[in-house]
Amino acid sequence: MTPLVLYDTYTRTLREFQPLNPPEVGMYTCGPTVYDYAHIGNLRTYIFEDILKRVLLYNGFSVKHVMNITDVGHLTSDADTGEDKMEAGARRAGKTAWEIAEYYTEEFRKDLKRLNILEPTIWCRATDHIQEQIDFIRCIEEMGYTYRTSDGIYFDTSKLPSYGYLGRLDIEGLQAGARIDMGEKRHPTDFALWKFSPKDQKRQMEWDSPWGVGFPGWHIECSAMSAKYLGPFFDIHCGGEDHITVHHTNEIAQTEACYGTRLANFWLHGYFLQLDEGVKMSKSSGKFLRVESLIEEGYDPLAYRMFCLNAIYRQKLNFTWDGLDGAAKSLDRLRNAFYEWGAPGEPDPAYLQKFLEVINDDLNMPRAMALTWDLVRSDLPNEVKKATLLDFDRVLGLDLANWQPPEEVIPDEILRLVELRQQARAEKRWQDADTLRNQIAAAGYEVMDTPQGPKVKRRRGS
RNA sequence: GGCGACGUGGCCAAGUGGUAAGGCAAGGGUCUGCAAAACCCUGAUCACGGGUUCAAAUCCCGUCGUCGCCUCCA
Repeated sequence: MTPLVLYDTYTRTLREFQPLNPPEVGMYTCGPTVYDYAHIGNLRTYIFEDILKRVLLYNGFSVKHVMNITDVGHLTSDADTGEDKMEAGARRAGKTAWEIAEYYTEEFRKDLKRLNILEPTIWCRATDHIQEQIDFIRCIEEMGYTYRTSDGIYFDTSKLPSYGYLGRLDIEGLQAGARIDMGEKRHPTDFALWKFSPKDQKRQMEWDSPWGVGFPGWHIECSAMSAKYLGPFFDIHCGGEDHITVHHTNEIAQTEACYGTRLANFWLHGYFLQLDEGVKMSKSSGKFLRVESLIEEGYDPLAYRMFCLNAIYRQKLNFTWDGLDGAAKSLDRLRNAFYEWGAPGEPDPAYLQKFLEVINDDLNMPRAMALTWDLVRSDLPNEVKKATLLDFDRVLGLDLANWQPPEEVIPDEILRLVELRQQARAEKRWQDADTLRNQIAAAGYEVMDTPQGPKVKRRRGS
């Protein structure tokens, strides 16, 4: 038995993972705010969560995976003021907020599919759970943690002694360094549970509530929906590292106020992807790389997944085109090798055991990849290698089993030149053969002589 | 201003007390009429300066640099 050890941000320690209700694992992953496309930095986190889920499955657990779609409630500026991102995105595109949400949700799902990320068991949209959120706020209110201002209902963080534990927040320090507009908030860390619609304008997304017409604050959906689908205390909650100090801290506060639990037994966070220029990749900056951008540059989206597998999730990762290129090439080699091995036999137990050890060591995928290359270069029979790597791929998620060498349509013109070259070679007219090779190359194709005869393929990058 | 992280060969990146995984690129080689593919081989003492230790990339202090969070953000 090899225990699964994961790094829990809440305790800041490596802990052995055991499901609360075996064999099922309840897992909640913070999903996208659908006012724009997802960028590859966002996607790194979803890849990390996918690896986590696959490792759980590999360990024999079943996973109930819930992902939210935030389609309301995120404000664009400081201190819970400003325009809602959804409404702003809608105005930009000349569509309704609802249409925007629908469109970007579909685009997001398309990206997940392209990266071979397993779909959640349950998708849940914030706007489909307004009543649950109202009920949750009422619960917090009844427990005495709220107060009202002219623009909304707020959570009084000073009433919760444990507030900020996840982020190890230095509350005093925050107050000293506070530079944000407090508005009517009583404490810098207080946050909105329900926001009233502006009196002078009609919002596209607004609902009635016991406190007045408005919309939910941007943390309450996760507490409300996770409780609905996974209960008030479940196994694992994940998200990006940026969520530690604010979003997840506030989620925990809400759930603690209402249920007295810290929401999840394990808190896992994926770290940021950074551009080599050191430029932060963020949606709000409006400029970023998406999966589509990679495809436009000629890369298979799974090359990006491969790139991410080369690093541990708990460390920043520097994105460079050279790095992606390397990943793409190594993926190509792996695919070809896997393909050439033919039919699978029985996997090698020693490699399987070693694999389990490295992935159960807090998802150490770089080591898993090193082991993979070790397997590829080993002198095990091909059918054993094939079966073993096939098993690894349950976690790696490179979809090796479904890959085939691309079938290329070679123009007759090129095929004729290849035929002429074969004749020249048969007659040992090497000069002519080389001339023909050059002609074919000039047309953008490459000839490879193999024991099975010449193979032609389009040259990469032309 | 407060809090925190990181700095490993050309690039990406593991390793966190016993003398540096892996991938890509590069160079050399085998094979090949040539070429490609494949395979084999080669390279870093771990930002810098001190300190602790029998022993440090790995612990401590300082310096420089990069980055993150504190404000929507994966």
